[in-house]
Amino acid sequence: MRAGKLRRAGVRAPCDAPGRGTRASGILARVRAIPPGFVRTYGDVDQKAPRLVGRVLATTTERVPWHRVVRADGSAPMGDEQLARLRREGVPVRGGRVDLARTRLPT
DNA sequence: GTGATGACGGAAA
DNA sequence: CTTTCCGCCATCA
Repeated sequence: MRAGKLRRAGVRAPCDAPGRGTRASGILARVRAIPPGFVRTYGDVDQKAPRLVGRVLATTTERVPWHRVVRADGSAPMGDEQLARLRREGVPVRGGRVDLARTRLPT
């Protein structure tokens, strides 16, 4: 969003196909491992490529709790929709930000 | 092969 | 507090 200038079309699944020893498969696995009521940041899922996490979640067809992945500051990329889901699981949300101090999972 | 993007992070101003 | 810039990986034109 910061450097969002011209946008090209495209962006497809990086490699959501399992069996391919890539970060994508690991990312999906970690996201699936997030228990209800807790969240993780993109940086926690993959410290080396937080942007890749977003891409995978955006393009994957796998059923993963993507709503449990928020930004490092607790804000939700998907906005209200995502916050609503989190709240439903009992995640404390304040002013559009998730309370990472209590819901962030250890790395 | 180069260059640019993105459901981001962190440091700097 | 906000805004700007650079870097990370994988993919697309």
